[in-house]
Amino acid sequence: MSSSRARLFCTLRQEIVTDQQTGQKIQIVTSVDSSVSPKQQFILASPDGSGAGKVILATPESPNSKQLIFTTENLVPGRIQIVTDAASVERLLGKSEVQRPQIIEYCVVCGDKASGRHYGAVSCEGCKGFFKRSVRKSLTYSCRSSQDCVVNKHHRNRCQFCRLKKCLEMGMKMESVQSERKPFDIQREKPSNCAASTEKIYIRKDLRSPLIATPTFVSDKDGGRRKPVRVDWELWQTLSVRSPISLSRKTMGTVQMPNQRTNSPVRSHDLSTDSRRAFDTLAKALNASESAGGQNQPEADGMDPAAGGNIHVISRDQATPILEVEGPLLSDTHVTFKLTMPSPMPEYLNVHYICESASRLLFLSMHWARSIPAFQALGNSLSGYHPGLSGTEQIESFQEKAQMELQDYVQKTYPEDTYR
Amino acid sequence: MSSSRARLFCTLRQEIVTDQQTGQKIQIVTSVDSSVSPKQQFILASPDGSGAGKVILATPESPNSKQLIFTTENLVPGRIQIVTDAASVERLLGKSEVQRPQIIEYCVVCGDKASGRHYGAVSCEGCKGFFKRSVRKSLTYSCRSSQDCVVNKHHRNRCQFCRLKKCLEMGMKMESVQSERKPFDIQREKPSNCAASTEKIYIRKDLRSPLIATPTFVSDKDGGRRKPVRVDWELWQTLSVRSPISLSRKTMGTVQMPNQRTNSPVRSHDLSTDSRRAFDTLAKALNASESAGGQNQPEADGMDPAAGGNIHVISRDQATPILEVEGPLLSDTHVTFKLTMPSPMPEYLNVHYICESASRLLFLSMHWARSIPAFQALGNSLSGYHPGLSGTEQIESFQEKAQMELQDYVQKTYPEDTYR
DNA sequence: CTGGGTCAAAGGTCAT
DNA sequence: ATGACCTTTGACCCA
Ligand SMILES: [Zn+2]
Ligand SMILES: [Zn+2]
Ligand SMILES: [Zn+2]
Ligand SMILES: [Zn+2]
Repeated sequence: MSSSRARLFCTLRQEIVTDQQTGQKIQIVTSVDSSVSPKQQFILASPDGSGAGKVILATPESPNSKQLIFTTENLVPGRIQIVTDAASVERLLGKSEVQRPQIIEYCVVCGDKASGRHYGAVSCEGCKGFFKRSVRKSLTYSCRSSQDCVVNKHHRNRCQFCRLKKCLEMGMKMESVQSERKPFDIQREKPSNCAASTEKIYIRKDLRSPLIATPTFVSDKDGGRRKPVRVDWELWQTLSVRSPISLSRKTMGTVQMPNQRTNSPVRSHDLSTDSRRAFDTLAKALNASESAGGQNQPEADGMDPAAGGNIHVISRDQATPILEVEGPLLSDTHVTFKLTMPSPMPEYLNVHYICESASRLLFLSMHWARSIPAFQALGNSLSGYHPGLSGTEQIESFQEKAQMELQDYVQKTYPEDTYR
Repeated sequence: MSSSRARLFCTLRQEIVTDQQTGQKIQIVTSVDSSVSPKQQFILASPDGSGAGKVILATPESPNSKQLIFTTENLVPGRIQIVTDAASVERLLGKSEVQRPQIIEYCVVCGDKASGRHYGAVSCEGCKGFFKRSVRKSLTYSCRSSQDCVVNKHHRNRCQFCRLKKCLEMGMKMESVQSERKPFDIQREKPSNCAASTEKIYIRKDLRSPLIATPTFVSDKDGGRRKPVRVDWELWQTLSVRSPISLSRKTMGTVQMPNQRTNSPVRSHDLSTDSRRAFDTLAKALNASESAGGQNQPEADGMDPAAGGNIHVISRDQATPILEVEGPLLSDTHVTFKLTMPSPMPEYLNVHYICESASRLLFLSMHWARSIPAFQALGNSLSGYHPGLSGTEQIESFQEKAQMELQDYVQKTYPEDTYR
């Protein structure tokens, strides 16, 4: 024990440890009497007065946890050792008459404190619940990275795919997850095979999914009230369209919001993030080609370029209709093209996959459109931002047609819409 | 007991205490009969009528708590004694077996209807979101007044500093704010001191922030794997550029999508909402200036003061390179201009600030460019989309040069990018 | 002891 | 940037 250089408000014991990385010495101050207040404040300062800062030791509700609030500036992570495990705390507190009163197990998935063995693996409450929800609802996740994300206590919510993957790897059994125990609900059956607005649509496919062993169609939350709709996968996979949808927003709208609930004032409320982002991108690309057309278009109609980034069109409710899309625009051309569907294939048809597919379809459409003479005439200006140099007439003609159809479509689809 | 100066609606007892700090006398009004309504209202006023305000005594669900809602403005914390202990409450209540039709709780920060307990304090959605954003991004605010601004439902957005201060005062805990759950996990490390796409850059600046206690560099997500990059603030602040980058849409596009993943069919997958909206806004602003058709006004141009505050131009992926931009284009002209950096200065250099700064830089650049004869000659058709009407030769020449340089720059900066 | 369920409070989105 | 509105998480409880 060294001489106390810190001014403290409470009786305390001190201990000095050395940080292994920096070699810096750290005083560990332990308040002996903690029954006075749930919050104890210490003022720690160097002899010269620099680095003074207030440290608050708080005792939250839970008996086994402590909080340290540092008001010191310039705290760099790694400079401070924070002791959180029960044994060390107990030892520091001086109440350790028993060295190992309890055996602490840790979650094999994330390393958090385990609450026992769940579904075949020693795990925490979080991973237990996560695994249960995932299996119950047959949720399919995707990893934005290389499927090797770190799964620990603090990062376990960053990548659901990798968390579920690790759950399975560490021995959690899907069979151990029982089915819901609330069967006696109202059995309001949907009349047709049409998905309700909030239903999720799944398809078995991706063999690499962590949930490959999942039954094809698992009833969702409401105890079977919602029934996933089967989708003909082959139709999806060998998708081949003639006269694909037009590239105007018009068609996109068609693909996207068929089951629009007319009573909903918020149009894109059901949109998933992916679809939004995908169509943002698409909209931007379309804007580029449109805006290339230029000034001679009286009222660039509803295609406000500035709004392009925020346009959402697709509805989560829709899966198959996209296959039936046939745009009247450019229908006089007979070009056929093959669409490569995104990979990896999800086990269940999810919104992500739909949006990705739709995105590709539209981009392919754009590519296809470029083979049209009128588009070719646009030249470099197609991708935007450059004043057209030639072929003005063709461009204008084409765009005029596209815009008219677009307006027509929009008004037909959203008659109640007063925006624009 | 003094004579009652307050007009009250209920029979009551009164008591006078003196605030120890201000010396001001406080009347404690106790409602004798509280069985009428769970909400009791009092009108308290000075003899001269000043300082009148309504006080509502509410009884929430929890048996041991009471709420006092003050509709008076300019209430300073510390002026009011709040009685919360069970004994007092019970005495105040008498025996209220009265039903509570509604459980209404109010935000301890602003008094708006609370949506529950958030980060340790009963608060509304607004204060919840505000606190989360502030802590997550380590945002720093400053108060234009004496750091005692009124924070209520209607004025809470007037002073972010005082709002955050009150959030902390009322018990919101920064530790309760978790880290982001879905960051883009692109781990492509930039070789130089250039920030990676998902990194955040902070600078310490405003010492008056309520968040001053925050460690300088909070290890954001990966536990320190990503290291924030220090930026020379002086460089930023006294930023002075010669021959800034060109402003054509092409350039904008380049700035936008540098880190394009070529394998993704969805083009703007990496674009943040900010950048997308930013460019939309910028595009709109540019369009506006064009359509305004100020032919002989090279000065009025795109420097719309109102638009200046909202325009963000740089992509989140792009941080420092813009500072290094030195286009040889127009290098034959020797115009120097000073850039006024946005205010208030954030404690940590964040994306918003960078965007704002970049926006100003670009707008200033445009302003500067307009002083060039070649630009003036362009007139309305300057920023594009329209087939040239006049001065075609100059335009083409200029644009050709600009494009070549732009491509060169882009390829130099993002050699791995195959897009375009 | 480990299944199941619950719901406060985290998270997130996105029109404004 | 804000905040209304929605989903997911996990601590806690029951059987
Ligand atoms: Zn775990
Ligand atoms: Zn992952
Ligand atoms: Zn509030
Ligand atoms: Zn203020």
